[in-house]
Amino acid sequence: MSTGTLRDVARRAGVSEMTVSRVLRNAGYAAPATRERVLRAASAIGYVPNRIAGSLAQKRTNLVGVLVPSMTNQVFPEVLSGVASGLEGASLQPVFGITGYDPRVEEGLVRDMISWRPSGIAVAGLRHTAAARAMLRETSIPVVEMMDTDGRVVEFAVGLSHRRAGGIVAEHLIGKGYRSIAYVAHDYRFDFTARKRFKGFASVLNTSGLSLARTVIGREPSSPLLGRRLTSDLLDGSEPVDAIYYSNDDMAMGGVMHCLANGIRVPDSVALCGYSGFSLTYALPMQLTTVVSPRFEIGREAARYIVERLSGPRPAKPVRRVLPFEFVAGQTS
Amino acid sequence: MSTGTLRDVARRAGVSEMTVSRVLRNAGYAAPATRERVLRAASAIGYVPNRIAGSLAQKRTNLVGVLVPSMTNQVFPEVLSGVASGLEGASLQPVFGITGYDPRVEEGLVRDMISWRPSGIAVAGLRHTAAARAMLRETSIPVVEMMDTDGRVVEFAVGLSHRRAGGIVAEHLIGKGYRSIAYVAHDYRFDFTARKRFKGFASVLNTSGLSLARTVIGREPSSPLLGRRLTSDLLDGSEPVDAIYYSNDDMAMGGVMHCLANGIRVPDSVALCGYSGFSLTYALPMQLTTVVSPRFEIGREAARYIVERLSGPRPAKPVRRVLPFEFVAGQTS
DNA sequence: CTTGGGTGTGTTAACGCAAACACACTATGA
DNA sequence: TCATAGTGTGTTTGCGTTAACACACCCAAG
Repeated sequence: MSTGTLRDVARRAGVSEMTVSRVLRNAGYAAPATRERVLRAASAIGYVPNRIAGSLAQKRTNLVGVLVPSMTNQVFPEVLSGVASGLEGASLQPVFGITGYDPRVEEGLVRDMISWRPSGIAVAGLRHTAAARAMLRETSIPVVEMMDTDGRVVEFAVGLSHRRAGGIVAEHLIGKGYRSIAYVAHDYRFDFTARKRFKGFASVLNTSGLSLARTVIGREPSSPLLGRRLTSDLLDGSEPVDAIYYSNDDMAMGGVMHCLANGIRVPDSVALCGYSGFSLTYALPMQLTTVVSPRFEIGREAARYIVERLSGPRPAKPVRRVLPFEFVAGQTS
Repeated sequence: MSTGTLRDVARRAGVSEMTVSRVLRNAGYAAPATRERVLRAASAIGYVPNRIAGSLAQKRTNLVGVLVPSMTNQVFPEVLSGVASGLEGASLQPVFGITGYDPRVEEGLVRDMISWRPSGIAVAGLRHTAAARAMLRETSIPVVEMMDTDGRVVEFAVGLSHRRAGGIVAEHLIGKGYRSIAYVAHDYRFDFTARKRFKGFASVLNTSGLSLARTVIGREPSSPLLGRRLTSDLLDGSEPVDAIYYSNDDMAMGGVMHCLANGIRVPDSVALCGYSGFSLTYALPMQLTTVVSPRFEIGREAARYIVERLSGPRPAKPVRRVLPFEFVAGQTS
């Protein structure tokens, strides 16, 4: 049964549709007796309001569109948790889309989202197709770009400086005296934040007159298994290496596992550094040196911005909210 | 600017709204010249159709509601990936909600979802409030319950038998000769699937005349760190234990880390078994004995069922689709 | 009494779109 | 030449709800 309408409830309660609407929304006046009859009638037929009609009439929805590249990369579910948390109490409902790191898919999803006239849009990353960017720019609803702050912003960006997050690890390794440093990455062709961390890392190295001893880049998405394999390849090579920077913690974890499995002393024999601060890194036999990204906070701040911005105009200039990250000097370096 | 309407495009192209509607939807006839003018006008003003109005007129939406308890538990993002994948090509858009393992929150979200008149609803778990169950039963749209198949089903359940998944591990451990077996769990008050695995596990033990040597249950959500702490507590105790069954892989991973860190020989000193088959378990120094749950497939099959069911009526009797799981006898037992 | 503001309820119109129907025009074959 | 089937376009109506307005009633203050 395709749930009844206001009209059905109205007839049953012997009042007009408007009265039912008012009672159910707690808007305007209603005599106690009437209210009672309406509520009884509504629950009798299991009435559930039709928000489509409601939204059309009100010219607004309680939806917030959220686009992320992937769900299997642990980072984004945590961002989504943050979004959900930030939206709580604002009676806004997140609608998620997965772009698969493909800007054209993203463009389609942006259009889809906008076609629902949501109360806000949050999208991961600063890279978009020209068309997607245009839609985001032209719409009047709040638009947030999450994760990254190094680049061109449409309206509001919340995230961290990946360039800086990469740089700080390089500084740490150099300071500790490591000189033969390698970089191990997953296929980051579309993972622009990983790329920026690498750039920041390499740039600090260069500034110090160093260059990467080796770079190993896989052809798969990041995973501990890939990290382990590539680490094995790297350390088996002739080139001696005393420290490895990984594209993220999934990869670094694989490195840790390789070393544990093969009795390679960390950090004496080789130092390992990652990025993210996944919960597992705290349970390792030796805590991983990593940069803890504020993923939950990014989502929450994105949501909060949207909620606040609903009662005001778009800022004249794009705004960047750079959240701090935490560098954890662990026992692997 | 709140995007224009069909009327704006129609005026600009000098045709009626219906003609614009037809051209943009590729429905019905349109002269090439007219089509051209309409498309030009539409893109000139950056027209994006209003799906709220469209859905109201068509009495259907392209939304599919998906409710999961959590996003930080790695399992559910993978299920969502599966849903997204299964929905691909059907031009259906998932809308996600997070219940936080709270049946009352779930009830609210079910109502919210239904108020959008989605094309389908997929919800994790078989436990619902009476009201939520009633709504799911009364609606005419396809309803899928994911993850679990041991219990009362509304329309269609896809998942695995957690009872069986627990049982098989017990059989394995008994077969290997372990006799002093402990159970280590997170706070599973609302994690019914973990509970069912435990029941299946314990029941097989009982059948074999064994009982659990010890049971340690934490008061937090599952995490490797909790697993490590509880393992440490357990093994420090006086009671000798030669095998541990964990409530899931997050917890088991913590156990592995504790043993690695403290030079405890696995499985000679103690065997460890988990549940899930997270990617990291394949990168460990010794592969974890675990049950690999078909999480992606569960999501995908849920989506596929919804897509198929759209062109037919609800089955007369509830249907259970029990997916196979894979028991991986690793190197930790 | 009157007047006026609070209270309770109904009527009308609009939200933006698409289904259904209507109609005009064109080419085709009998 | 005329019916006929296709092609192209417009008009009307309705989807289920809410905003805006209208109105009737009641009680209290003047």
